[in-house]
This record gives sequence, C-alpha cells and structure tokens, in this order.
Amino acid sequence: MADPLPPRAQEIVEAALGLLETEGADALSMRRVAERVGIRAPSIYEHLADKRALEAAIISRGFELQAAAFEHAVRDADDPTTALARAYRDFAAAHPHLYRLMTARELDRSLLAAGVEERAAATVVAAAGGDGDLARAMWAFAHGMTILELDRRFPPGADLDAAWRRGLDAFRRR
Amino acid sequence: MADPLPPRAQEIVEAALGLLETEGADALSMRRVAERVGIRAPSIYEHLADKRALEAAIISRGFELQAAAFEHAVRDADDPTTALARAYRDFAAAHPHLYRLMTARELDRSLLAAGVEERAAATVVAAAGGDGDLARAMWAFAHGMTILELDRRFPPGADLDAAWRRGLDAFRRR
DNA sequence: GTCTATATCAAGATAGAC
DNA sequence: GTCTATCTTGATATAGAC
Repeated sequence: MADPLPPRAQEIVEAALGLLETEGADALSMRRVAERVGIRAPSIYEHLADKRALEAAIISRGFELQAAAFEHAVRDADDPTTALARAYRDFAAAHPHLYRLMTARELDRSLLAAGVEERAAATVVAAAGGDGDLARAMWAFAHGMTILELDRRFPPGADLDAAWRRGLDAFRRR
Repeated sequence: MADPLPPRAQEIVEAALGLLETEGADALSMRRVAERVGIRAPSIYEHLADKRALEAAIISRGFELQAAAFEHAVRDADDPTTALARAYRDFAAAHPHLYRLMTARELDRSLLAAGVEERAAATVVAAAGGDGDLARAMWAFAHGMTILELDRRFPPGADLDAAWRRGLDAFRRR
C-alpha cells in the first residue's frame, strides 16, 4: 500500500480529480493536470512517481468518497440493501468518469492508499448479512447495471428503474 | 447499420480479430493489423474507412460468434437460464479481449452490421420469458460477474462459482 | 520546487506514384 | 490494390539549470 501523500501532492491529485470529473479520462494528461495546478508537467514528477501513481491516488480518493456515501446511506436505513443500491447508483451518476476510472480496468492494489478499498467494500458485505458470496453477486449486479447504463449499452427506451427493481427484488427474496 | 463487407475487408477483419485475441486491444494498431495481413498500414484504408470502422467490424463478428454460442447452449437445455449463464461465462473466458472490446465502452451502433446485436440479445430475452426488464437485470448480473472477474477485481480467494450460483438462484426463484 | 528544452515513442491518417 | 514517404498530433518522461 502507498503511504499518505504530502500536501503538495494532494493538491495535484485534487486538481487531477477536478479535471477528470469535468472532462473525462482522455483529458487526464500530465500536461493538462499541470495546467490546472499552475505549473509545468515535469514538475509533477517531483511529487508523484508517474502517471500510474497519480491515477492510483485519484482512485484512492474515489474510494474514500464512495465509502462515505455508502456509510451515510445505510445509517438509520430501514432497508440497507435498497439504500445502498440507491447510493451506489447515485455515486456513479454524480461521478461518472471517476466511477469508470475506479472500476473499469485492472487495479494495482499495491498503489492504493491503505484500507480504502476495504472500507468501501465493508458496507456492501454488511448489507449482505456478512455473506461474501452474496455480497459479490449483488456487487456484480449493481456494477453491471451501472456501467452498462453509463456506457449507454441498454436500448434507448429501456426502463432501468424497473430492471433495478427486478434485480433487487430477486436478491432480497432469497 | 453498416453494409456487409467485401471479401478483402473481411480478411483484414479476421487478421485484426486474431491479433486482438492473442495480444489484446493495445496491440490493435493499424500497423500491426497490416503486418498480419502482409500489407502496409495505409492500404487498410482502401478497404475500411478508419480504425473505428475496423473495430466495429470486429465487434460485429464478436456478436455473431456470441449469438451462435448462446443459441447452441439453449438448444435442448433443461434449464435455459443456467445453460445461457454458462455459455456467457465461457464465451468471455475463451475470448477475453474480444469480450472487453464488445462490452467495456460506448458503442456506436450505426457502425455495426445489421441485426447482430439484436440476435445475441434475443436469446437472453427468451431465457427471461420475454420479460425485458428481467432480461436486462440478468444481463447486468452476468456482465458484472464477467468483467469484474476478467479485470481481477474480486478478492484473490473469492469463490466465484458460489457467487454465480447465488445470483442465478436469486433470479430463478422469483 | 519549478523551469526550459528535449528525448523518445507510437499512434492515425493522407498524398501521390506505380 | 499497394506502395513509400510523410504529416500531424500527443503522450510520458528525463536532464540539467535556476
């Protein structure tokens, strides 16, 4: 796991996250990130090893944001599964480019900040009653719905609220 | 929808598919494809408009292969849902790079060969008893399990057979 | 900590000859 | 139908000065 970042590196990561969220992953070049910070691209390498380290830092920040959203959603919820599914969908809708960066590729966990992925996953496992197999099945359903919607893979007229309900009903009724 | 391709264009697409399957999407450059065909990169443009057209032709071919696998799987199956899930998983395991190219990005359907996507989808809808909402929920689950496994996003020790069973049980028991 | 200058590389695509 | 030659672009990353 990567160590916590010094303040200046954090500033760069925040700028990169802002750029990602507004313009998408294609815009996430070292030049564009530097431009946002107000420095030149080579200066970034004084604070972060390379682009993979920068991306990993953004992803780590994403897991923190996601974990906070999940934890807030299940707090005082009558039905944790429904609340969590709503929070999952809302997070992806609010941060589509970040969600894609976090999930739609292989992940080198050794570059992530310690514990961030586990913290986000813990809420899902808890909602599944501690059953890891069920938690992974539910995650797969939620991720599938989410990423297929983001990529506009469903037919134009499809009722995605209905599809979400169908899936959640199925998982609840076991 | 794109028209059917002339024979020479088909040869190029086959070569590109072979390259994709053996070396992955990063290797899929116009130069490398041309090398496989035994020509130079600029000559490809005599047969295919640009790289997007080439990729769309590969994806169209992928849908044909997938549809054939799905149709074969449900033929004479006692339980179409289980048979289809098995075929879905097997197709992705046998063609991981192709599966990723087909599913893990936005898709410009106007570049696809006519009807190929619909044909692959039809088997899934049939297995869901004609219920489109249910079919999309099941597809999302299957895609989520598949792409998360391909991207090695599940924890190392996770029992993915068990997770698949959990999800399929949930969808059957409605 | 930041700069300029540059190395290195590889990609998609076009012009024009044969 | 294919070729050579080239354009254009943009990326990550390093060297060395200030």
